[in-house]
Amino acid sequence: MVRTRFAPSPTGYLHIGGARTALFNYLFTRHENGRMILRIEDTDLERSKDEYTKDIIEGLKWLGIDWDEGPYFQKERMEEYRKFANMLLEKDLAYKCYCPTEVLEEKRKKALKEGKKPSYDRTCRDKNFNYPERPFVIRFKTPLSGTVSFNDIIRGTITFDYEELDDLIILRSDNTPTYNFTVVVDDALMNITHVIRGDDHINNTPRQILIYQALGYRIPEFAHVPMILGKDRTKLSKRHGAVSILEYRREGFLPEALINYIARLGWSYKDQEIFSKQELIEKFELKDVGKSPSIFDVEKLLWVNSYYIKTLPLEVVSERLIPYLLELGIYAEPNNYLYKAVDTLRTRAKTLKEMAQMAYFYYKEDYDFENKAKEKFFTKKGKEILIAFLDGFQKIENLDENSLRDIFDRVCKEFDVKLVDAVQVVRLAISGRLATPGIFEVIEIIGKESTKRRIERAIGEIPY
RNA sequence: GGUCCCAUCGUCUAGUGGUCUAGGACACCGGCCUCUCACGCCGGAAACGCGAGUUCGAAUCUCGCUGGGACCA
Repeated sequence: MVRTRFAPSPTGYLHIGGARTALFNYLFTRHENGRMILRIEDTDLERSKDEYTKDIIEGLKWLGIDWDEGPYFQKERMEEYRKFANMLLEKDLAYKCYCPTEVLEEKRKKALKEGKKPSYDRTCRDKNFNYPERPFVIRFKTPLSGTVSFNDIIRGTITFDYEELDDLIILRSDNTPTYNFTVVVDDALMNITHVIRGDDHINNTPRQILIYQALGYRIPEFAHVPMILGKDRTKLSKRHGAVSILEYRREGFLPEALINYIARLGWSYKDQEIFSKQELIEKFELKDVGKSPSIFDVEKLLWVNSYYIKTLPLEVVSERLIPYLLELGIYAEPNNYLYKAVDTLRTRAKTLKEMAQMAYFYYKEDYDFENKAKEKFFTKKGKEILIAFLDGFQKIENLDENSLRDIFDRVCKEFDVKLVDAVQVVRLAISGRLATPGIFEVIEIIGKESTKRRIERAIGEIPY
């Protein structure tokens, strides 16, 4: 049975990179009918915050990445780690080190000065020191020579020299375990079969393998997925894209779009660009994940997002728009009016936030008229056109395209202007803008009375 | 600095020795459609980092170089 885990540390928000790691874990697990565990690695008490834990969990839920066990919190498992550290001590696979920090620091500086590696010189190894009164750390006994190799599902064989590794600390002097140790204890105890994580952990893997062996547990499969880099080609940080995934929700992105985009970042299936979640589960395989880092490109995300806005069922898109309308002070109901409005907007908006702004005039009549447009169209002649249009408009019964077109034709003839000019004046009057859905559909949607009021208001605001 | 990883259009990628005059997508440019803005459709420009080697033949295999990244300190 395949068992995977997503194990973020709550020292930051769930960003694009973390979300993708979670997604790959999820897709792989569902594809294999396995179980996925969520584990919060909150042993760094200083930097871990509940706020981040909440953000991570909410982000995953929003994306629809669900897990089968957990969340487990490492903070609650401290005794476990201590137990295993002491076990290694007893088996002589680890030892107590009493070297004072100052001394270590000095040695490190000296080594660096001489151009040597600043690794621990193993002073306390094999000495069996035991001073009950003095502070100590527990160090792991790394083999002095030889190599470790592991077969990474994505990258193939990776080999390290033991000589490059020093005797890492597994339990600090304050009795807290270190990262590389807790990860292995948990992955071992939780029966994780596949460790799928960012490739910033490749360098940790050889140490961890050693610990698995010392603990006597089976070594899992590893798959290190390449990083997602910012536009400057460095690790995603707060400067560029490392904002919470929930920020994308705020900006009006759909979870379907994020999932689709993130999946295709570093993974591909022939020439296909659009995948439903179900399709991803069917087609996703770790071996098809690329090895090179990829750069996050908002433009393409926007395109994917606009695709889903255009193709998801109208009712779904409409309902998802409601919160964004609320942000603008619009209380919209999921009714026919909304659906019709959204239907005219969905080919024009790339995000829901943008769509809400575009939809403002459908719900409110207090919009401002765009300044430049006012100058150009709300002239003396513009006013006359509006008056003439309104005159014709009052007389018609049906708001169908033909009737409206007739009015425009007459107005155009009367004032010797092109259709586009007459339309733009009216468009500006009834929406406040020069770019809107087709004017015939807009009028039909907002209705006769509202159209009338809007035009009257515009006429009133033209000072000629 | 050491270790490890990576390398096809600006970006995401297809490609696993001949079918590559290197395909698709985003973005970009031009055109069509058109009441504006979009959508859509058609077309265009745009890449195998460099150098050796293996081979009849290399984007594809090997080595070196260069470049980028991550981790450790």
